[in-house]
Amino acid sequence: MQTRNTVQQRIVSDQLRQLGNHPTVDEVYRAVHAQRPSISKATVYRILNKMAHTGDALCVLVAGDAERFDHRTDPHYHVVCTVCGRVDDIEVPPSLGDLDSEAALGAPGYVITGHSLFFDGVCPSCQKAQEKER
Amino acid sequence: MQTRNTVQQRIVSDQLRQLGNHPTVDEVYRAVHAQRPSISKATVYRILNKMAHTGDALCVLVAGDAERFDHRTDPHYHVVCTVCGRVDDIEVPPSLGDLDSEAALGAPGYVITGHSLFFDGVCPSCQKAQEKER
DNA sequence: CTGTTTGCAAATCCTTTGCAGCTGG
DNA sequence: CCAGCTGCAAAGGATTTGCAAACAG
Repeated sequence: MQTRNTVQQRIVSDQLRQLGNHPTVDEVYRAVHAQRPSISKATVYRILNKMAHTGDALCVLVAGDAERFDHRTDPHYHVVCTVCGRVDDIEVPPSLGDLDSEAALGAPGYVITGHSLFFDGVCPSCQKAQEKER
Repeated sequence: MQTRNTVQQRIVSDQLRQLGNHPTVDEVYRAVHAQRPSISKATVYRILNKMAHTGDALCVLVAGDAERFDHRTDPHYHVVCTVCGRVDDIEVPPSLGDLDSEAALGAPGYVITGHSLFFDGVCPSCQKAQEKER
């Protein structure tokens, strides 16, 4: 199946990059819709899924929350603020380079192809908010 | 709020343990329902969520799949078979002890409270199936 | 032209909720 | 007794899909 270069795909891809901070599908949809109201949400879903499939985007799953997408495709991890739900990037600490072969030792018979790692935490602004409460 | 010891809770908890391998809510429900048809799915959800909340079970999220629950509550990670979707345990390699403080270095301002780590891979039986295809 | 893609709306799927009746302690 | 639980059915939300029309190449 060969792929076509449609306006919709360009707009979704652009908005995903411009939004930057791991937007939900809905956030991407709203941005896309603002720029071109005729684009439907189903199309945004289709395009984002396709991008995730072809490796042009990453799909980020957060507990109790909708799917988010990430325009960065280079290796990095994520922190999820357990208070407000925002997601930020974490640079890969050099010592974590070889998780996969570590894992292979603990999972007999499996061929390990990759991994995903999320940290839970509290982001700076939520920390401030918590301090004020006391 | 104090908690009660109901038949439903015992059955759900037992079945979760007996099913063992990270069942989806629906799988737990079917097992529970087989043993006692009057128990509703809403109740299974409520009990599993409560157990996850109190730390008596873990909630495992897998991309493109429903919620799964884990009766093991001691530290360990998971491998997800990208072909059939099954989830297995991985013992924690000793070298991964201090991910959280590693992460803190890469996420300025955040307070890191924990993490979740999934490996992608192909399970033994799916490997065999793939070999046959060639 | 021809096979992809899109828009729309309906359909699915998973999960949560409101409420009245039940029940453990 | 009475607050916490349960069943039921309905609501809610996110994501997918069927289909005909639009469109890229």
